[in-house]
Amino acid sequence: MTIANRETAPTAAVNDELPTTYRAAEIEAALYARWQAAGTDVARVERVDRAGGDRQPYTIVMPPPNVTAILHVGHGLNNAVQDVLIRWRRMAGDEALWVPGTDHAGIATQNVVEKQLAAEGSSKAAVGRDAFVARTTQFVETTGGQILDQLKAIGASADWSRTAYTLSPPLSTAVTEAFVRLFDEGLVYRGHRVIHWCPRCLTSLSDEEAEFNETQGALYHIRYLLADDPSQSIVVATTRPETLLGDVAVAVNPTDERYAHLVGKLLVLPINGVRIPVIADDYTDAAFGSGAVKITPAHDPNDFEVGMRHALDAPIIMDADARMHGAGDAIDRVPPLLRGVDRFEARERIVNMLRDDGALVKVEAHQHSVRHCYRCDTVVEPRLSDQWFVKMAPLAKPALEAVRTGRIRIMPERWEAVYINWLDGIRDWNISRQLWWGHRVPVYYCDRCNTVPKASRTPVTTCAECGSDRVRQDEDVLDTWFSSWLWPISTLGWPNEHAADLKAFYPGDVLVTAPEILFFWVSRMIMSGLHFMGDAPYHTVYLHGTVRDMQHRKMSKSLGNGIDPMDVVRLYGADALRWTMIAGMGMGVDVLLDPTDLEKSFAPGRNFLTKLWNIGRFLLTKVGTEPVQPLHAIAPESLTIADRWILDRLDVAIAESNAALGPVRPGASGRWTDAERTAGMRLDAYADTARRFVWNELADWYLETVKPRLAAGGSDADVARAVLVHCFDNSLRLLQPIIPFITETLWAKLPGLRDGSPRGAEFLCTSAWPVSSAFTGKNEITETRFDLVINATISIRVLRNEYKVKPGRILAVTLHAAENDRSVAPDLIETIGALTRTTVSLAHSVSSETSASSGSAAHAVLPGGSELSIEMVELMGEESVEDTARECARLKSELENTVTILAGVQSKLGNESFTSRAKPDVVEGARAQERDLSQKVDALRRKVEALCGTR
RNA sequence: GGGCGAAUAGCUCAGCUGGUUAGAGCACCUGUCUUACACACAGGGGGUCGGGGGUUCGAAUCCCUCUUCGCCCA
Repeated sequence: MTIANRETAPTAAVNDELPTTYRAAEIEAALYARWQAAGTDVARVERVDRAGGDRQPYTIVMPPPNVTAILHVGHGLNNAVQDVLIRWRRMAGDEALWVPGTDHAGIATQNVVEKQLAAEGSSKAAVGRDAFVARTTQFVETTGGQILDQLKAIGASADWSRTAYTLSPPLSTAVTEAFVRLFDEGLVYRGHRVIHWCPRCLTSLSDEEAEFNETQGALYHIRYLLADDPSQSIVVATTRPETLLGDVAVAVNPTDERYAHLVGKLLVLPINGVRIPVIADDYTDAAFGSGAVKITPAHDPNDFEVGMRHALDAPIIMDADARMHGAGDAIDRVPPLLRGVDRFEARERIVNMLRDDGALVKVEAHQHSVRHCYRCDTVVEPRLSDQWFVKMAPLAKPALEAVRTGRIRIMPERWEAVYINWLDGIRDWNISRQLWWGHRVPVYYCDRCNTVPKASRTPVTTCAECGSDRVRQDEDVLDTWFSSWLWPISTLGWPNEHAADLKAFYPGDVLVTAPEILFFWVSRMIMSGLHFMGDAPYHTVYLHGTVRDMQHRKMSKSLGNGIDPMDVVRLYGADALRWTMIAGMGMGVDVLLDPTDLEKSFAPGRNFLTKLWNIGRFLLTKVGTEPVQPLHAIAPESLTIADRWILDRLDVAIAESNAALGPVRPGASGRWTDAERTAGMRLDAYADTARRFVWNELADWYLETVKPRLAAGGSDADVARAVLVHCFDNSLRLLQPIIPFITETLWAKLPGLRDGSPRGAEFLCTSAWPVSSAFTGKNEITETRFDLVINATISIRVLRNEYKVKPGRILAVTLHAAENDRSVAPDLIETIGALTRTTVSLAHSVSSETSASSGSAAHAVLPGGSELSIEMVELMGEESVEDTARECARLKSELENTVTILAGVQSKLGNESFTSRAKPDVVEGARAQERDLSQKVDALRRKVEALCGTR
């Protein structure tokens, strides 16, 4: 009710224009459209120094979301970080390019369309390849790319004129080019081996796409009898008993004496009766389990290696959809009643059969990691097949060097170790997928002469060897990541090495992403950049945390614990979303948000925006719209102590923000130094500094001190207006990268400059980043004594609170200025009075000399040595014995505290080792502290004696 | 099983190469609609910096060890 009163209160006309709380929804979309119309986010080649311009390029490529994805908070965090960096550099004078786009998400998109077809009672097989691809293309064109509009809604200042898509013609050209080059270089090859197979998606997966999940399974111990002597046997242990149908051997360690006499003998497989040899191989760990391992080459990568070494067969005993073989070469190995049975059903049946036969020795509960498809979460089946691979070792070597030598830094630093560890043991990359949606492998086969398959940049219709037209293209498509790994170069025009964008903006600067795709994507981009362009695509990899709920669970659709960023935008605005995430994230630390309480989760952002908004309202109502003096036109001597203080704080805030954001790029050597490697990119620290200045310094102190000056009018009011506008202008500049909408809106309302000079560009977002030491009077200021105002004000407020003085009551306070404060005190007492609802008078002596004669009073000793006193009658209305006792106790406890601290400092200083070994400035600091504290102790002691009497 | 990391206020986190009385946001308590802001203001409570040992004049910070969590890889 009181709130309603406030909002309807007809205070000033300007309040109708500016409501008391910031209403983001009324501003954001229209403002974004104005930015777009003005092209504020479009990067221009001709301004880049590499193309003859005068700006350094600053390039970030956006991790492309799936074209069918919708925005979640993870995207929000990821893109907010990138946007802060891009907006910062754009203001700082770089030609900033943020390349947006989407990827075609082979498996995910194909799955969606397959489901559609299924719902229609059709299937991809029924419609055929061309129609299926056409339909998927249409699906993507009509419903895809929604996420890009959502990114606009959260303020992403990407260069949409350069929006890229992995399956577009230019980027497809890049994919073909990369494949053909690597093929010709022998770095792409056809391999026959056990890969990860998703029986639901019906495609192979790379190692990275087959994710480990801790799963509760069982370890089955099975007895295999010796063929010529059933009294002897070997027990093997397996988690996948159904694969025994494909066993071709049992391996034991060559040094294992338990089994030495059995090597070379034949065993009989239970169920299908196939005879398999006992072989000796180092792969077997004699200490693990029974020391004997069943070998199933077609269904286990390690077993495949063993099989190769011993020239064993590799029978595949399952169909592509993971049913036990109902057809094919190894059909004889699968008993008729198991044919066509799903693998998990088959497992149960086989275990029962083994139990009935007495072959099942025991079953143990066994927790182990099982690979699952990262797209559909189906348990992956290792399966022998022909696939295209990229030979990684030659590509990994320079990528490893790039990080080791400091060409690239990875933040947080600990991920460098993970990166190096992975690249050191890298395995070849399976890039073929048995899908239809994607870049088709550009390899052609001649069915007539069966010549060696050739990779080609253009479609091949006749065989180069025999001239036949019986040429067909490989059926498979390429892994989506095979197009993503080219993203930093393909989006800029590669393989056209003369492309203007490529020349101007490559290599880029920073890659911002989550650690999950360090291997999937980040490291591979580094490899492709180095291989195809001869240089790394960026100098900094910034890995941020994950957004989680209050139970630290990852937000996901299936758990229903997600937050829709669009809800947050509707409720509190894009800026509140951005501020909350940026201010709330440590380097590489997860961001925790409560999906059940958006108001609480986004309170930091919403509260700060409202605060900022109200500072703006104050400015408009109190400063008005009349132009102000530019700061450089103000004579330094007309600046008050408060003016000097706030201008100094502004400089500190700018310097700290720059330090938090850190070195933009490595120096001339192109390598990060050890010190630089971990410096900067502290977006939360930058947000914290900016907020502290705006809220705790500008609003809490300066704004309060300036109110009477503005009300008084005259030339001093003019100075105050100029300083205030200058500080707020710079605050908005400082904050723009994080909260672009509200800052742009407020900036547009700032009064102009009296000399008619422009404030900057048309928009804040293309204006200049603040510069430290911007005010001309700075050098003439040796010391600001604004601290006296702060300390005195706080002390008086504490006393008012402790004595429960009514807020409205005006008290008389006496300030006993110490030597240092004596010259400035007369100028400050009015301010102190205004801030504390007191009338402050100056005394010429320290209080203890007068207090005894003028009755009891409450006292405070300020850090600078000055003292305050308030008569008890003032505080209480009338003096009483209780009040005196109370003040006495208060002072005694403060004295006690101070004495303890002083004793600590003194004992430190009394320590010979400290004074001789510690750094001189540290010792000097301790001495100064001792002086201040003893001064305070003396003052407090005098007061206690005067008030409490000596004992 | 291998590698890496974390443990600081009720919660989420800062605290850089060791040197103040260990900070912030949110939450909490008290008071206040002081005409920019109750999404605010003023004041306040709350931490033996996971346990133990060591190095040092001095350790939240460096080393060892234990405990508990987390991540990556097999």
